[in-house]
Amino acid sequence: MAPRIVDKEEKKRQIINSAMSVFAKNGLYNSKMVDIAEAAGIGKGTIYEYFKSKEDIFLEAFEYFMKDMETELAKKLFRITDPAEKIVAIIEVFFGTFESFHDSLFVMFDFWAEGIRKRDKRMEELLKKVYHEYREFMSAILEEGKEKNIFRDIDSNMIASSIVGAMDGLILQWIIFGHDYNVHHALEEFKNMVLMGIRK
Amino acid sequence: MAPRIVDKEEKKRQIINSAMSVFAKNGLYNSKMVDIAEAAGIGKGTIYEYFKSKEDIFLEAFEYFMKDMETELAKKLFRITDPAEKIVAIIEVFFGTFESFHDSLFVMFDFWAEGIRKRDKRMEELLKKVYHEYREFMSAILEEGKEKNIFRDIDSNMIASSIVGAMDGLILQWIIFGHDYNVHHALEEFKNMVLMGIRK
DNA sequence: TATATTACCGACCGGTAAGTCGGTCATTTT
DNA sequence: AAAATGACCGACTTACCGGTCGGTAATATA
Repeated sequence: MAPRIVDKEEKKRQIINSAMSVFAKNGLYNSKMVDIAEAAGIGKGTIYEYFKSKEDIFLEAFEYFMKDMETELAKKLFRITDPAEKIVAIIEVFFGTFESFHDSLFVMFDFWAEGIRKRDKRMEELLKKVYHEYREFMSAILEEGKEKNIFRDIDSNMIASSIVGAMDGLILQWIIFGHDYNVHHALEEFKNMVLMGIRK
Repeated sequence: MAPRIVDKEEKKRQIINSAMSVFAKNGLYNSKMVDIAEAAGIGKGTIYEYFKSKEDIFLEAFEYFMKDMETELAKKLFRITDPAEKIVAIIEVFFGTFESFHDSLFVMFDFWAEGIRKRDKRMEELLKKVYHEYREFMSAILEEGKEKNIFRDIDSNMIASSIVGAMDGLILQWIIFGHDYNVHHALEEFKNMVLMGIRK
């Protein structure tokens, strides 16, 4: 009444990991289910024991990746109290990590592209959620800075959107242009502009 | 020895126009050649008399659209001399026009997504070109401002990338979130942050 | 050892859509 | 009018790939 036991969660993670490396190598679009299966060392059919569809893998992989990013961010932020420093830290984490993780980041942009392209409701919701969280997070810090009289009377939501958007945009350019400029230099200039632009 | 004459260029433009409206309605991905043919009031086969492939239509449509945007920008910029005002004008044009042209802009993001997704060399080149032009344009204005002692000693290229990236990012969010915030308000806040951030 | 249960598999199916091609139609030239 | 030429077309071909399904293998229980 009980056959060989397999840790379903563990296996799922295994498949997602394999999928991620295939995505990073070939792009989402060019990644076939067979490729993923091959990379995971299993048969194509087996994947469907763990995931409902190809899209399901995308979505779970995306969430998985985002959770990693968030953990990373939390780890680096928890001891900082000054709002201005927090802003700097966020920018630094964002720019800093994506140098080492640029494969994953490319995959993230693929997700993004896929979401826009397909106009898929679930993907759209996920993208919204992610953006919304980042915006809220940034916005809260800006509000804090206003209360502490460090920042001038800005519209926190709009500025938060701008900063998040700018980071996104800069990274995208960096990727598109094949890493043609120095990231640390970019971050330095960007950081200064933002801080001077919002400080009292 | 010479049959009925057809203005090839004119017909191409006609097809591109029809294609654009189909793209705007269904997205690039969901637009089939038959749809485009139908919209143009011609047979599917005829399209292949004017374009080598579906991708060809994408590319030509994109270039066509970009040219329109550039014309619009040049028209609004040619009488301004103050660098700070120029920056403001660019931001305003960018934000201002996309409210009325948001259909086309969505198509532009589709192209973008398609380019990232397919990892197509030609599309990639085109995207690079567009970004490069915008960056150069913005950068030149910033340099001018530094020379005139209006802006502080910034790295014009980095700041230009940031501004372009931020505009892109803001518009993307606006699109993703279904126009949830007031564009003019966003532009106002963004403009102030940038100007305060780079002024002497 | 027999049987139940679940993991695993890959050949196959079916839908899809880009691009082709053989032929028709319209117009001009002789 | 006949011949020549190019414009136009849509049924068909073809390749592709996500997802299915019937069956096999492996392991646990009885």
